[in-house]
Amino acid sequence: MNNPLIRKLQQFTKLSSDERQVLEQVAAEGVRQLGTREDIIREGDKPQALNLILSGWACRYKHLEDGRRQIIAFFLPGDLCDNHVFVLREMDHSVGTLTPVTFAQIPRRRIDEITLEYPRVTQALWWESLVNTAIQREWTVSLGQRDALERMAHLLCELFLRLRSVGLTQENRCELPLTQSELADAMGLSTVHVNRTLQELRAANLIVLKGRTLTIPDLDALQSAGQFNPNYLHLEHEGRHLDANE
Amino acid sequence: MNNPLIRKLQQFTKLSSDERQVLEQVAAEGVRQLGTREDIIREGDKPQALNLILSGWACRYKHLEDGRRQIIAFFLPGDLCDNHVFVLREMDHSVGTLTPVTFAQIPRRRIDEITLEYPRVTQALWWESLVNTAIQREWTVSLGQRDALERMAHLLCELFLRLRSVGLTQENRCELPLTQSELADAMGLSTVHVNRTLQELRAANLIVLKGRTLTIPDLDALQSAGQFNPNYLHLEHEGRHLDANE
DNA sequence: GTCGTTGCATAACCCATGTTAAGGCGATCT
DNA sequence: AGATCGCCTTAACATGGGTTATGCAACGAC
Repeated sequence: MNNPLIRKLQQFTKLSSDERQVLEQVAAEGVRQLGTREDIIREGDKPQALNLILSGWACRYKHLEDGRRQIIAFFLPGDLCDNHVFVLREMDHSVGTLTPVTFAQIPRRRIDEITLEYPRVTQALWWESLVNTAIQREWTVSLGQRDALERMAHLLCELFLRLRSVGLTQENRCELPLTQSELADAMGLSTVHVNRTLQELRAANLIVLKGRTLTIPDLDALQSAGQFNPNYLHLEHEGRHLDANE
Repeated sequence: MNNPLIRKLQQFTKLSSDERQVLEQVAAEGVRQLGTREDIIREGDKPQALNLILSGWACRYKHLEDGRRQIIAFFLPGDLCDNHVFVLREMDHSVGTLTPVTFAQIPRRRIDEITLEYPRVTQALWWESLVNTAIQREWTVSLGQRDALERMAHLLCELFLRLRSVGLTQENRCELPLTQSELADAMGLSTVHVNRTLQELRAANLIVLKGRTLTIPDLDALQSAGQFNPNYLHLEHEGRHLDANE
């Protein structure tokens, strides 16, 4: 079973094979691919479909008039970009890729069908979308109150746990295909300061970051450096976590 | 008609008298009152009901271990605190009052009934909750990219337009019952710097702030000082705005 | 190969914002 | 009337993080 959405939703509730099948099907239709740094959808567009990330990393972002950019959220495999956005007339932000990305465009009609026929799936999709808004709230806390080191540590913990919940970690390692300048845009810091901060985390042995691989030698230590409390991720089934290769 | 929720939802869609009536009814049951600086719901609680603010101001907030506090969102009359939170096991943040507040506790069962019987109301509640998450995203942009002056100007524009959409403005004036320290907790600034920033806005004739009354002599000017673009509020019916006394 | 490009690292300097501290003023209590 | 309290204001000083600039390594194009 390789569908990261199913894997993630099962953190919240058990799904029957019927339910899993409808999700598999949905993820197999309307599959698209994009390269690095392309837009999936742009500010001003009228959203007609729901996008499900199947592989690769993307982000929600917004530009200010003078060129400053804020990355508002990261999308990992299994993430849905904006459940039910079609209620709104037009996009108030853009979604772009950070790596090559495979995603499924799920038409509105399919969502409506699922809502009618599969209440438990509907509930699980609700959960996924509420968790995403909880993540957004936590970013508000980070940007408002945490200093650069805490902010960075916090983000890395979040990304690691989110990847783990879709089986994309190996022991204490995961991919981190972000440039320092993308990290900067997400954390409201300059690239120079992101660099300083990463050095500091390395010097404290809180992370090992080489190329695109992040290793977290002591997750508890990193969590406390970032004042990280995982409760906002609402991963209700704690316990054992499966690595990618299990 | 004094129900601010109905007033707000009608920005999005017309409601029939049946639909308005069910909302009136919902807002009349389970009404509670609290004074200033009391909690409506606390981090760790299991939410059993949806809270609808009828009058007064409240906020979502979170404390860090060392006492720092971030205000994550402001709630104004007509706002619902977390649509469908009951999908989640427990609250990951608290909601507290900033002024005396009247609110209605809407039990989960009532929501389910409405969802079944009134699709247009359901749609409108969807809209309200999507707008709230759009506001949260915009706060991420403010905290990440805007400097103190822009941030402040932006927030004041947002609050003014949100109040106007529920009829709580008079011409270019509205109430602003926040202390500078509450503003500071919301904007990720120190109280001293909030004070400096307000002085600067006053000196530029962008705002008049006396007591709890905010006057905005030139909304366009304030908007451009804050790089404020109202699109994220998704107020689809532009045009004429009714003041409180009309 | 070598030329551009992209990302990482580091240094010197600077400024927006934080910190600490003190005083003022209006509301409320006694 | 005096005392207390919450909130606003201002000043002096400190600092986290921004800016600008430069070098260097990896990589792809041709």
